[in-house]
Amino acid sequence: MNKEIEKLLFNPIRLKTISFLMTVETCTFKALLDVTASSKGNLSIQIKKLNEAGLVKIEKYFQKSYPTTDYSITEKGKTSFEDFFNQLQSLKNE
Amino acid sequence: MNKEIEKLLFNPIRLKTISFLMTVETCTFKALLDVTASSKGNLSIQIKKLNEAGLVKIEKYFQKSYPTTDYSITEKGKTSFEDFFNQLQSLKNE
DNA sequence: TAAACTAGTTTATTTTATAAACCAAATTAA
DNA sequence: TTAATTTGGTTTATAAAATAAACTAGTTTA
Repeated sequence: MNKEIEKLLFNPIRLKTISFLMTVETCTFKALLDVTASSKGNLSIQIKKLNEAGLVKIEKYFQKSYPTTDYSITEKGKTSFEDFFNQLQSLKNE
Repeated sequence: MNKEIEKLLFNPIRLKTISFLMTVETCTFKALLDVTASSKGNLSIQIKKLNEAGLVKIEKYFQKSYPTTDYSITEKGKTSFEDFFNQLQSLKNE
């Protein structure tokens, strides 16, 4: 895992987001708001960073003329999360 | 564990510092520099924050007229580290 | 006695996190 | 039917944090 991604996941909101996305197919913005206990603005930015790094997929579409967004984790997101946790684990058992 | 301490440990340099201090009685600034791969200025500030939060003890004394500093973890530091890890663990297994 | 090393601290700057304000469409309520 | 509320966000302004660079001070080595 590269340093950029480690740094990215070393943030509660982003880690909780990725962690939650590991457990679901897709989810709504609202679900992530609940999970992270973040403000909307902050969450929006943190999701965008995860998306720009290729860890999270954002799909916008219209559900009977109403705009909806689905958030999901990418393959890169999955392996990054696993790697991050393994690295943390090594800090625990020295 | 309170939110302040969780936030404090959600930083690579500080977590690595605490993690390393769990494994030794005391250590030098140099040792922490190596462990964290940080710059001196940054490390100095991060240690100070850990100290102000009561997780790390800083002892300055003279070793034959030469000023020396010993860094060590406090009881609060130990439990905070354990608690932090347990909380992280719960993110992994949902 | 000048250069280099150890052991840091202080300061200035960049980056990041956060909250607040804003926007637009849809729904509900009067 | 129009005003208030809710959903689902984004943008922007500000506060906090991270970082590097510069500085300090004493020691050892050449």
